[in-house]
Amino acid sequence: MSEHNPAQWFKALADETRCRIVALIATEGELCVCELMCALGESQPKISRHLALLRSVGLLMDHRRGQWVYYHLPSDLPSWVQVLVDLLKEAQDLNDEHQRLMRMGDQRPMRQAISCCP
Amino acid sequence: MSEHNPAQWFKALADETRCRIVALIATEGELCVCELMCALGESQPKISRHLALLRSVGLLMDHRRGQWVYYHLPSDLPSWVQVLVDLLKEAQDLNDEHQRLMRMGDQRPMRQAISCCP
DNA sequence: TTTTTATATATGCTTATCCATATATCTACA
DNA sequence: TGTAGATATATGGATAAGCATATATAAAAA
Repeated sequence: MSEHNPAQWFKALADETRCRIVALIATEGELCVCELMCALGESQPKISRHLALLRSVGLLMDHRRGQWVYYHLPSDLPSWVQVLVDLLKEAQDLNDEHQRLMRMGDQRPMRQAISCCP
Repeated sequence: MSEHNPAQWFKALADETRCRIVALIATEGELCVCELMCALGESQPKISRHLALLRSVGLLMDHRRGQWVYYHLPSDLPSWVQVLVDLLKEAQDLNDEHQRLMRMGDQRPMRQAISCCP
């Protein structure tokens, strides 16, 4: 977890599924597990395992909202890791993933209506 | 070898030894195997094997000069991979490696005197 | 309210595969 | 020949995936 040299970060991204997850979350802001399952077309345990790994190295954070657990990028990543993620976001092809996300339509869990005015 | 998505490149760099090799070559321009062995303090087969992997994915090129084989970065890397290498060059700590390189002194194979003026 | 059921996600366990390293050997060049 | 480097083989350790199951929340039923 600590002692993070470049190789450790590369290792975390040295997997097609994890690249797709991180790039997709980087573009979408946050996604829950079922959205990721659908967007990537992968099994629930598979997604969950990769999420756990990304969380364990500090590349993702999670928070529960109702029955759903949402994942997002930490805002305080080391700057060069942030650049790395931006680079990945550009280079990773996410056409299929975005299409499947859109096709989910109203199957996507509602975002909490945030009351910004008291 | 072909079909290079981001994960493939990350995989090539998902190893401490390979990160050190690529970062060092990126800063030095080119290095031969014995210089790398000395700078990294690793065995010859170990260095050679990692070089072969990096060569096989297209992250390094080699050319022989006399009895020595020199490795360098291709000039035509995909632009985002070039950025990736630059990023690694910044993030990878190479203090020890550079010190050991300097301590090699005259044990380093001579660079061919390049006659630039006919 | 308590109990049941469904849904969302995480994780223990197993298997198969990959990967890094070491030793030994082989090839190329001077 | 000696030196530089590559590669074959064996081995231990990591890693990915699947299946089954556990946990947590929510909804429905009693």
